[in-house]
Amino acid sequence: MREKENPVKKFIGHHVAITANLLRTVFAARVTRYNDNISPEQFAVLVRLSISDGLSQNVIAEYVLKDDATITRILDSLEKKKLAIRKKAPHDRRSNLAYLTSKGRELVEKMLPEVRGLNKCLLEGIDGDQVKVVFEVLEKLRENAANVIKKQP
Amino acid sequence: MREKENPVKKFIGHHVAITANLLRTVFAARVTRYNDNISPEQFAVLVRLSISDGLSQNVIAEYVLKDDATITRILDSLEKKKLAIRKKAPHDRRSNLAYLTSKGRELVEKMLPEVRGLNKCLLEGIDGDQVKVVFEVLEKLRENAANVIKKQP
DNA sequence: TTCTTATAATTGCGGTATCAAATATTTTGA
DNA sequence: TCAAAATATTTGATACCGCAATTATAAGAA
Repeated sequence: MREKENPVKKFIGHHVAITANLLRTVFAARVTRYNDNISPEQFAVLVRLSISDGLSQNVIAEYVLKDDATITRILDSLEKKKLAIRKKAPHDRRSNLAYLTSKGRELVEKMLPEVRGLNKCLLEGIDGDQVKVVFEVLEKLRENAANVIKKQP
Repeated sequence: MREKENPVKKFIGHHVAITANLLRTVFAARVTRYNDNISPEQFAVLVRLSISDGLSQNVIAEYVLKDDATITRILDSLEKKKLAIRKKAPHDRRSNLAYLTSKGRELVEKMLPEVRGLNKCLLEGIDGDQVKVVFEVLEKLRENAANVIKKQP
């Protein structure tokens, strides 16, 4: 007897979501636990700061596509771990500029090869062209999502 | 001057994660707020139960690829909203069997077309073959992720 | 049969997510 | 100039995630 089909399994959002959760778990198992409990989100911020320092929080938020409030909390964590610091912006006292500490910079350098290695493991057996398609489709999905939100607020 | 490249942008996990967040937000904006505050995760459980009832929580967990603890909480929410109920399994009193209420069943029927519509909007302008590739790659990613976790616990 | 091990569910913890409200500080414009 | 609108950040609320520890029950082994 054929199993009754599950409509949820046809929804792209469902697949993206469960995959995201699983990848987060893998990151935790392979990277987080060996690196000062750095979550993938914290890592993304650290890497961004390692490219260039002294960014205000809303710039970071826009860059990593997260809410301002989320950046506040991620920066709280990073500051508590002495990996980053906030300084009041001199010309605009509403704004904080975030900097990497040397400890933070070292950690990024240590983690980058590990994360690259993990990424490689995850892509094993997947064709490069297909990966490219995935990147494109995900971007298009985000574009469509933004439009849907804009149109019906 | 060319911008310094950001290694994080090359990691598939990052793209999947930010896309998942955005899709979740769209679901909230278009579906959740009009339907008893049903999250996509709650919806997945409701739909699964609408296919067949009387499942124990660990079976549901395995099916929707989530932790048992997460299912406990999702079922708490659904019970509070009178959309599902738990009954003690007669032959094994450790186990709960979850059932849909008629209210839950009606809600699923109402929501399904809406979610299908949203899914269609999100896929607008994306080639069907490409979508197929994405489904395959995401599945392969989950497979690889499971292997990574298994090998290095 | 009883001691040990395995299983199902729950709870607590720390982390992330969004939204909305509050605060502080510019910036604009009448 | 000075009130009003805009901007940057923070905080509180609520929901989600997985892991680890706990509780209750069942199953297996000596």
